[in-house]
Amino acid sequence: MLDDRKLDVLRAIIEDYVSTQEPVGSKALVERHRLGVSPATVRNDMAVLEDEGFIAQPHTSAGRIPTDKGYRLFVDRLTSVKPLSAAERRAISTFLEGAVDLDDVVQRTVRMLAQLTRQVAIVQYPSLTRSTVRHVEVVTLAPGRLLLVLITSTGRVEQRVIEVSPALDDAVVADLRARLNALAIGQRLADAAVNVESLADAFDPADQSSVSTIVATLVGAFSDERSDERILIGGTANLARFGESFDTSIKPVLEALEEHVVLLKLLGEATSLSAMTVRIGHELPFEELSASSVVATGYGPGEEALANLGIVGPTRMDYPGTIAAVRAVARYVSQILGES
Amino acid sequence: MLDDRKLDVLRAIIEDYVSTQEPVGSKALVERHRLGVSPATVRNDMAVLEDEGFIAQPHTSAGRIPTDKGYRLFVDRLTSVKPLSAAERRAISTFLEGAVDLDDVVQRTVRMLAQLTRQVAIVQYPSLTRSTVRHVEVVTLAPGRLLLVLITSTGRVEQRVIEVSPALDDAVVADLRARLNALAIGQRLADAAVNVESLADAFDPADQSSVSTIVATLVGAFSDERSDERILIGGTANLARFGESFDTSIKPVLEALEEHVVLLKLLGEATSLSAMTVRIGHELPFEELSASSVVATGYGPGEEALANLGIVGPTRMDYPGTIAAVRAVARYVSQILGES
DNA sequence: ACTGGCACTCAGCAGAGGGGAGTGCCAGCA
DNA sequence: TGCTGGCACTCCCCTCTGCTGAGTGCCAGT
Repeated sequence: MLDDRKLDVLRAIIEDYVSTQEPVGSKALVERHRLGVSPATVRNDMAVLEDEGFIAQPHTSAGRIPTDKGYRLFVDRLTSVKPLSAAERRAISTFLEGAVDLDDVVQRTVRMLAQLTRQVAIVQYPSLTRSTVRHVEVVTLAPGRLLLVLITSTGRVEQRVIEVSPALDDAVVADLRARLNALAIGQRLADAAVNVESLADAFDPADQSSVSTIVATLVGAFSDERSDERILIGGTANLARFGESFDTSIKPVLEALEEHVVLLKLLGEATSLSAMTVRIGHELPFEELSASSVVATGYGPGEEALANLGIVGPTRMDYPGTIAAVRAVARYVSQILGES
Repeated sequence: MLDDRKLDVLRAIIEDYVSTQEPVGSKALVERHRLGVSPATVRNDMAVLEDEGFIAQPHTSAGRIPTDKGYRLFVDRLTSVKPLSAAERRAISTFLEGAVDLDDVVQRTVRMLAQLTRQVAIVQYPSLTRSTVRHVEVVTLAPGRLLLVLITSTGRVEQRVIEVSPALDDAVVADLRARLNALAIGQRLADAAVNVESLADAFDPADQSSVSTIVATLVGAFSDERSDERILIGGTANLARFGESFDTSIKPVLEALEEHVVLLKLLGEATSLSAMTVRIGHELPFEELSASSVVATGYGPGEEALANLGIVGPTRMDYPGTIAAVRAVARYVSQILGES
């Protein structure tokens, strides 16, 4: 039913439409792509493709544009990811390596992604809940005033300042610190929270209330959901190239970008590291974004994805190039995170 | 030259134009505002206002729209800041008080500001260089691997993980920590950097190279300019209400929002706490933003402004309301920062 | 199975015309 | 002197019209 040439025609239509943003007609097609057949033949193929729902006509006497279904076929079967140039790879790697801390890594990543894809980039901070404890620190700032610092395997640092009364002796604090670290280091945050929970029992009754305040705060930091939602966005200016119609294509995206909850849903569940999520138009869980697509993937230093990153763009985008860029950036970030 | 009635006319024109976005004519003016005179009289006044450059005609037979100069006069002389409603004040205060750390304060602030003004909100993180040192912590994570934590008076926390060789003894680290805090606490960061610089000399020669690595890193953190540039943006979706023309009004703003350097310049130098900066259209240092205005002010817990916050919107905006909102938010944030 | 030819459709553009909002000016009136 | 009503004029904007040209579907021919 769909022979090779029809697929070629579909590919050609998508490529032309992506670059020109205009409906493409049979004549223009044969001129720009060496299909080896006449416009009339292409027209017949187009009629079939339209019947099957891969392309559509905006109005009777216009060229064709791809439908979501057409893009889907294109992404799944017609396209092989085109590798980045050596210069691009080098640029990514040197730029990301300059980062000094986790914040900086994420910031640079989002910047890089936006620049490479020329789309709106979204990077989720490495999930707290899925990473492990590297170190816990308890420090007395002033009598009764303590600083808790939690460092995770991804380099993320959470800190809390708390007041306890009665104040704790330095020796008690040192003891607490040692016990906390013994119980928590190397554990996943959720597990660490459980391990640590009843720690106060081991202390002198006089200190127990203070200690349990500290432990409770720490458990709170271990299981802080707020931080799982942290997200960074970049390249909003690329919306300018989104297309003509402001209300139907740009406004909904701007609104989605404001709602981090929506964005998290767009990025999707952290998938395995190698998997690439491409969701096109109506495949997205938001009706208003039916003119947009999302390309996302997981990243993380280990075997498993800790968080997601990706881009949002118009359905009419350069999928092969975008997919390649997103994948490359994800790989480099994962690598950087592994090193630190 | 400009009697009271002419000023009334100007005010009426601005109010109508801000709410309708359309050039306002003499007849509509007398209908909507009880000026007590006839359209013909208003026309005469308008002619004068136009001669003086406060209003302009888009084309011969259209109503008038305010010029930048007109808005300027309006802001300087014709308007008294209208206070927020009690409900609004309460909303701000309770929402901001829920914040758990500095990041959270800034995030909530930007959100609040965007919501109240319905414009794009910009909040600069409290300047590192202008705040003082609250605490410095040095912790051994593993032999030769140290964590430095710097806490500032604004609650900001900077941390660095560094490797030194040879590894330092716990006693040496404790000594170093004590000396660092003695020299740095309460100092402005820049001063602290100077105080601390030659600290390595006091240590055993064998440890000096490691100690000076640590000190150097800390001095780096003290004078990290990168962090002075940190900025948070919110309410981009409000751009949707900016106006008709995408290219001339929205695109330049989106581009400016990408460039944090530009934003810092827009917010301007931190002014005294009470001063309000309003820059209208061409008064802004960027030609492309001639259709936008910025309303900004400083904020900070003490007497002096530590950083700025504000909004960007179309020149055609509700200045009294916006100014009131920006001022109120700045006050509340300052207060919250003072408490923590 | 492909091609050239042909009639048909229809978005988009340009030009014409009318309506209407708004102006400037002038003469008259308090 | 300052305000007002009236009037002629300007010119944007909307609508209508007709045209053009790209693109299509179909058919007969190879």
